[in-house]
Amino acid sequence: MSNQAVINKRLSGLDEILDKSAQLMAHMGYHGTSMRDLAQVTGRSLSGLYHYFSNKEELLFLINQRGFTSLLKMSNDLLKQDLTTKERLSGLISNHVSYFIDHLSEMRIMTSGSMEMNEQRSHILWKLKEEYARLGQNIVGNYMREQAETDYSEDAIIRKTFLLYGMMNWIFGWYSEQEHGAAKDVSDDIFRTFTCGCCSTE
Amino acid sequence: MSNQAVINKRLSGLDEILDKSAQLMAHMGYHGTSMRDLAQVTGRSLSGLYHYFSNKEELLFLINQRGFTSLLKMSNDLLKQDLTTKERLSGLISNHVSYFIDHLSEMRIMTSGSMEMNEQRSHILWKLKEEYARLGQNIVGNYMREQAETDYSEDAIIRKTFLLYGMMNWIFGWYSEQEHGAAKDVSDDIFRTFTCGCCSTE
DNA sequence: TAAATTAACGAACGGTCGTTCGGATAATTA
DNA sequence: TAATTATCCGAACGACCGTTCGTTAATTTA
Repeated sequence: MSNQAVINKRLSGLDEILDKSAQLMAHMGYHGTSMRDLAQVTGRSLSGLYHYFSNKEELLFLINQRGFTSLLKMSNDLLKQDLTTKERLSGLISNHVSYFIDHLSEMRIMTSGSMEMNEQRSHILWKLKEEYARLGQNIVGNYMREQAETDYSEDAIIRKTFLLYGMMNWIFGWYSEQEHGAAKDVSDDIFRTFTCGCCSTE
Repeated sequence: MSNQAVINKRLSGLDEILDKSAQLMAHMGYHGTSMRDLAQVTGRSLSGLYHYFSNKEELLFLINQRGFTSLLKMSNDLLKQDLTTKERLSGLISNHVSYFIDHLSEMRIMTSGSMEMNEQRSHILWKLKEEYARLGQNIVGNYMREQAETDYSEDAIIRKTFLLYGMMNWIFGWYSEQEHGAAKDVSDDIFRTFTCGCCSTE
């Protein structure tokens, strides 16, 4: 097996652990999920898990890091395309909502803070989150300044961006595919509501 | 001391415990907060806590029940007043946001689900939540149907209401009074954004 | 004041927690 | 094939968990 394949195999094993752990932790909470629980759902022994990470806290970190890195990559790819401001905003929302709905468990963990982590790890996550937040704020700010003749303060734009992310991040509190439609329906609804208000049909 | 005073004293003791427990649990999570931690922050002994509730799960239940009951009472009071549909929506948002900002820790717990509770208790909370949700859906539905000539499906209104509550319930993820203004500024922003879109100055 | 109730406590219980260790097995490399 | 490395495991460690018990102090009631 080639070197890359080894790495892939390893990452594949880790990825599977991260997925299943996130699913359990999303239901039971970080402290409410024991290493023995995780060993069971991943089909491994308790001590065998420590081959993939050095302790439980690092597992939580890896789940967060992987998620935010994916979100960031998607959004950076979006910025590379030649799009209008409106299309950028629409794309940002669509990306975020799709990823959210496809990774409900991970996102539940990612949106519940990182109080349990040491300073270095939470700093790394904080930087990722901030980069992602700033990216969103820029897109929202460009859209708002382009649409309206009035100028907006930086604070106003930041707060408005938080409102947008609130609509998206609250999804885990209610969404089910059969009841509330496909991801595209939800992201369209959010885009219309955010740009034109709740009664818009545009 | 009168009977009522006794009850007040007792409730006062319990209320203080619920407040301080909610504050700690909001930071550390339910499982991440030990009864010994709670004993310390409430200035009581470990075993002394069990005078006020029979176990840790009931404490979590009481925090949730008290919160949702307060929210429901506020909103029911609102419906008793003679207001326009628009004023009702504005009042609903204002009430929710004010309570949220004044009780950030409790709301963080209340919005993080009730997976840890037994069937009977979580059913009681589920009923409270549903009553509060339906109340919001009615107000939002009335507003939307009144504003637009087109008709909206029940599902569309429900989803739109979730978007509104998303903007409000995400507050704990970012709000600080010094950075983001008073509660009234936030609720005004949410009302305008929800009714007329992000660029509205209404 | 006597009785009754409320509020509070220290000590201890069995159980579960995260983590470690030494060694086994499987896969890859030289 | 031999050496090396990646996976994986059972057993055990001390620490901490939620809860219970018997008892005492404080407060209210009769």
